[in-house]
Amino acid sequence: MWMAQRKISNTLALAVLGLLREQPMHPYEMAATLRERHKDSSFKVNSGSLYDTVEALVRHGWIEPVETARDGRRPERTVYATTELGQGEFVRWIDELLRMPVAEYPKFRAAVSYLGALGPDRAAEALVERAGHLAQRIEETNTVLADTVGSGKVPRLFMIETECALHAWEAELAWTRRTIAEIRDGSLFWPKVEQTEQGWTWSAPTSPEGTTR
Amino acid sequence: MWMAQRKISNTLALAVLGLLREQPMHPYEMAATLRERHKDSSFKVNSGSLYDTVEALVRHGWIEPVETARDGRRPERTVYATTELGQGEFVRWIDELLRMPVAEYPKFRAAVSYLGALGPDRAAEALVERAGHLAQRIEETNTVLADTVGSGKVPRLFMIETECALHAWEAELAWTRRTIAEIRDGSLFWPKVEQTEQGWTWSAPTSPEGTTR
DNA sequence: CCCCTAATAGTAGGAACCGACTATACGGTA
DNA sequence: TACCGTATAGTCGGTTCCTACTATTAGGGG
Repeated sequence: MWMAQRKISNTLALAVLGLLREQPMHPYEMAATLRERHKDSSFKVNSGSLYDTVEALVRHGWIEPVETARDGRRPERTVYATTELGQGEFVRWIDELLRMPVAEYPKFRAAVSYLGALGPDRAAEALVERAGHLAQRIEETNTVLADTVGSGKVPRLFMIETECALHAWEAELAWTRRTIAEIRDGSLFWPKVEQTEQGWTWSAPTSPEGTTR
Repeated sequence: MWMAQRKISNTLALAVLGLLREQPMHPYEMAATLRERHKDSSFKVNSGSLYDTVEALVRHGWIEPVETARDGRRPERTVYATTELGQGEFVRWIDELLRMPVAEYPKFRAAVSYLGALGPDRAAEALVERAGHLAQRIEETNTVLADTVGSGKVPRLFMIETECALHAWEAELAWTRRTIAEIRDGSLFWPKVEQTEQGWTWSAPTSPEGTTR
């Protein structure tokens, strides 16, 4: 009926193209390399998806098989390399992803949409737990950065997405903590919702700026 | 081969459960209501997915059809309502999503991973464009907040996820601007990668703290 | 030297997801 | 009044994605 509305959308393909810029590889090796370099926190590396993605890239002519070897009686490995076309698209794709922010739908924001459903106490409690996990993740990531970039093993530019993630998590942590505080001191007013014949109404805050002050 | 490893995962189901807490509805009305309330920036409202999701919720017994009406010769509408079970799961699900941060893979971070591939000038240029779009989106969102919560039409708690998103975008904008500055003043060193017989090497920065100072 | 686990490499089947499409009704307008 | 665009309500079919599974080999402890 029609075709290929907009290239390949899974960013795992971006990772594949990036790796094949360095040297030809077989898919399993790609997955292993991505994990080694901690790129698996930026790309969802899933063996099933990986093989599908590689096939899609071949269909589009962005990469091509260069060799199928077999080591003993292990499964046959197909080694792929990029094409000129693939390298061009790689750069164009990165450029486009950087330039245009696209709508994303993080699970956390979905849950925050219905924060009200938990009631103030349970909501605050849940956010406290999240804050703890976030703080821990931030600390772990700082450790990773320290013994890769920090110790000069890897140039900073090669781990720049980790700094980006760190910044995002720190912001989320800050928002979470601020919101906990606002729930606790009552400055985030928690309306009581009631159904009347006219529809839904909610109680208004008793004073203009929050209840307590 | 087996079943239901982990309840329903699409957060659109959360939105459905949230809406049905207020009153029974048919799917089309859910979509319309979500858009009216600006919840479509937290949930990906797609008619295809919506009907699939509703069916899945029925299969799990979280919601149930209560009526199938027909208005003239328009398509038949099936109206759904939540069940006790559904309401319980709704709250438990929100609680879980809030407590445990899960790995997400935003497209931007994937692209940032390969920022190096663009070269410093093009990378900076792309980030500048993104910063512009982000600033605009932030402004628009502020406008939306102003004439919903700001004018007292809607309690702040009901739009809290918008504040959350705003905070995240502001952080991303800040990181983007800082990174642009670092690229421009040379403090984000851009190594030149070369392939030798030993593998890959990259030029080290000429002075301990960045090249220029 | 044998067993067990981890690593190696990939396959297969189904669920989830999404975009395009269908079909009717309604309101304005030329 | 004939036409056109938009709102209503939902269906359909294919791609994408992912979970579980298969099969082999290397390595290490007992």
